Amino acid sequence: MTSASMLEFALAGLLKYTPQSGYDLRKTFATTPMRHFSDSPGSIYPALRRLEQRGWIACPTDPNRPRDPRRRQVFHLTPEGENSLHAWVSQTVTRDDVIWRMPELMLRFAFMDGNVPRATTLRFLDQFEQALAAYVAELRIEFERSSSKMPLNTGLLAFESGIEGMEAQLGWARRARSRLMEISQ
Amino acid sequence: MTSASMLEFALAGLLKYTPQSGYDLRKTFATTPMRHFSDSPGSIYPALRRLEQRGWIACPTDPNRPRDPRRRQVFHLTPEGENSLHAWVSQTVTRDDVIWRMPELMLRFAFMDGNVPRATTLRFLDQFEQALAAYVAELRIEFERSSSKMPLNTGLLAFESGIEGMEAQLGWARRARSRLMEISQ
DNA sequence: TCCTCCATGTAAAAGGTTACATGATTTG
DNA sequence: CAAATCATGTAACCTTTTACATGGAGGA
Repeated sequence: MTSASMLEFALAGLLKYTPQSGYDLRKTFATTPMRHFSDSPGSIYPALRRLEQRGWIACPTDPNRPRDPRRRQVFHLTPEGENSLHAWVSQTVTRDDVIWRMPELMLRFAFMDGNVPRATTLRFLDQFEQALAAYVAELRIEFERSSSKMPLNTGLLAFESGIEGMEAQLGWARRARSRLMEISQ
Repeated sequence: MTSASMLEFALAGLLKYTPQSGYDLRKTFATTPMRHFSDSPGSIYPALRRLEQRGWIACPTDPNRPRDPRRRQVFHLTPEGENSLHAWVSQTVTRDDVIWRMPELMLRFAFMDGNVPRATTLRFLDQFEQALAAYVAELRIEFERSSSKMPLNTGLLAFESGIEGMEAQLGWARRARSRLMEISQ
């Protein structure tokens, strides 16, 4: 159950660390490793308004003056937004997640520090490894069966690329876990 | 310039190899390595109708009887659809492609056999390697700069996972190229 | 003053998701 | 004949993309 879009969670997660304006967030998307998010105003400003209506973020306003849409509006995450973010990153990692929502999983992992205790992060990596290893094993079998039935072609190679990508993720998860365990207190 | 959605190209590409019905295509999405496409009727049947209206696919119909929507409709790719598919897979691989459209690149590659000569496939891999290697090099620099500025955290680790995924893709591309060169007479 | 950047907004169009609906065909 | 499966369809809703619009602030 996804209660909000990836973009909305990305915005909430960034606001958790630093209260900032929509324009600042757009610059983050345009110039950092988060650049695979679109920085178009047509996606970000409506998303911020949805988050505000849902009570996840807020913008301190002088109650005497109505808000000027031509002025910079700095948003911060509300306690309610923090709860939602917490619940989202803490979800169990499922097989469906690793098949259909890998980018979302990585976003959840990226936002764990500062939101959940180290134990939750390690549990995430455990579940991630398990689900991914099981799925990769299935894919390997499927791949062997396919490649024994037909000569090498680009379809098979593309399939293999997907498998190798997942195997790389799996190796990363194992290394990440041992590194985090080293530095946890 | 994407003239059609990934789903539409996926359908066209499958119909190029085997004329089949919407239901067959749904089963393919549900049970093969292409399972990251949704097999929901609400996406596939409207997509097939769009392709038909565009003249990319057609369904042989008895002109005397109107089409019964309760009967199996077998579609095939038209010459026009073949041209579009050909043009799509043959596009130059850009930096933006490797940043924002990696899954689409892999789909294009998967559909090359039977649609374009081997030389086009090898050119694709060359461009892919070049664009990806350049981008990964940038990311590595960004990563080193970031990790020297802050202690290890899940955000950094997620960043590293993305880089390692791309490095895996890069290794795959090099191996794929040499394997294809071996077997192209 | 003019230009550039800051900063937010809106509207139309398109696509996908979810849920529901319908009838035909096959199998036990 | 009943149940499962085959096969297609539709409608509401939501998000994103694209393109355009608006006005303020600061520097040359």
